[in-house]
Amino acid sequence: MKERLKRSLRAAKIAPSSDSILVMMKWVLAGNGSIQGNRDSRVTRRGVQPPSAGTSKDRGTEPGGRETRTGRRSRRAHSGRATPAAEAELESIDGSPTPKRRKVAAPRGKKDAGLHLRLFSGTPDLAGIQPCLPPARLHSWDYHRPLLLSGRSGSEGRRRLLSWFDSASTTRGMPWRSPWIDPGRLDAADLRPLLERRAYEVWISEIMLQQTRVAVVVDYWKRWMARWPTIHDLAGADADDVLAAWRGLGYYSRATRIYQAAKLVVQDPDMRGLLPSAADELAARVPGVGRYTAGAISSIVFGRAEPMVDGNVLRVLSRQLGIHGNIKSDKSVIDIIWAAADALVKTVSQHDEGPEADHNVLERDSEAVPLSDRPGRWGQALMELGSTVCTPKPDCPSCPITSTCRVYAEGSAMASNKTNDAATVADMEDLCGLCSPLGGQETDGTKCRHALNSYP
DNA sequence: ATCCTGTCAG
DNA sequence: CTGACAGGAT
Repeated sequence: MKERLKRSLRAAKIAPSSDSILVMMKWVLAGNGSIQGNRDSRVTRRGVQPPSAGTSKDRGTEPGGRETRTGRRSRRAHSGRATPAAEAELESIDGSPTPKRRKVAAPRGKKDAGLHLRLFSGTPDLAGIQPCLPPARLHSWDYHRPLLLSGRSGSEGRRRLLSWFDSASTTRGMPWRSPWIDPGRLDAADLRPLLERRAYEVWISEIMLQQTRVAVVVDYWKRWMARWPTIHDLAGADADDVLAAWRGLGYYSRATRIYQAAKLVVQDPDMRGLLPSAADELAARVPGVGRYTAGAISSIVFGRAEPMVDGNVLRVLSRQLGIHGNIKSDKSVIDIIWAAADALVKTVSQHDEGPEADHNVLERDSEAVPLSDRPGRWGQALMELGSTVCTPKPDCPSCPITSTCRVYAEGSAMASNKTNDAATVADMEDLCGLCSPLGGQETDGTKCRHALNSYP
């Protein structure tokens, strides 16, 4: 019945005016899936052969797919031969590393900047705002202030998510997850090669994980590292060998970029084999590394407070903030979630845990940058939560941070039938512009299971 | 804003 | 069979 209703609602695209029951049902059921699964689930079955001829012109176009970390689909395991297109690509690239296009940080509108400041700057905030419910769901922008960011419940939630990650999941045989290298405890001479290697390891793993399930990546990663233990080894490798090592993973342009980037990083007088530690620099200078991967490397390897937001984190945070917008296509929604993730990781980095914690400070531009393993653990905790608990069909009872989750609160309120609809928005200026008008159209959405259960 | 790639859910 | 999905590049 739920399914039927859902389907017909979708098919009909629901008219705004339809009766409130339908609208409500649609809202409740809106959380269809998007990203799914755990990175580990399913065993791969045989792999598919890499595609043959590239349809587009070589010129190394781009790769794409993924599924990954999060687990959605898996991918092929097998080994196949490389595609002609891939070979051509690799050859063409072999010689000259091309500088990466400079990424121009999208100048965000002042309006957005102001909004982000308002929502994420550390003012006290009254988190007592009532959950807003359909059909109207009227609420102000302030409704989206992350509860995780402030107050006692916020710090409690942050602590719980971190310890959930530390205890439960972690390290499930993922060899690239190794203890953080504390720069404060080593001589500079010892530190450099360690960081170089770790950055290289995490980088390779992240790229592989963008397209393949963990279980499959483990093998490839181990073989890769055995063959080229350092980025210098990779830079000196033969192009064909690199391709051969990637064979079976598909998306050969990624292998191409890695190879190209390795040469570039090794040759660059500034880097000399060590990837940049700043996320913006990583994204700007390393081919194949975008916003997400840059944040992952910067925080996991270098301990910086940089956000890493993948599809899972978009879902987790959109629920935490109660944003019922399209997390896949609405840029303002995506931007605000990145801004929230940024504020969160900075808070975690500076204020949470670790009584001492201030020594690891890197002087940089007369600015002290706190370094610790917390940013990396935090970011991975969010991703892990999104891939195992806060999935498209969430398992709210297992979630360590329901107490700061707006959507959970909304689901609970609806389940207990509080047909609340008392709009409490002071003035129109404050009306949230992120959420879809009738709670419709959003891809994220999503109520918690217990809410679903109470609405047959 | 759109394409790329390969897989699996529908 | 088709479409959705994923991070990056263009």
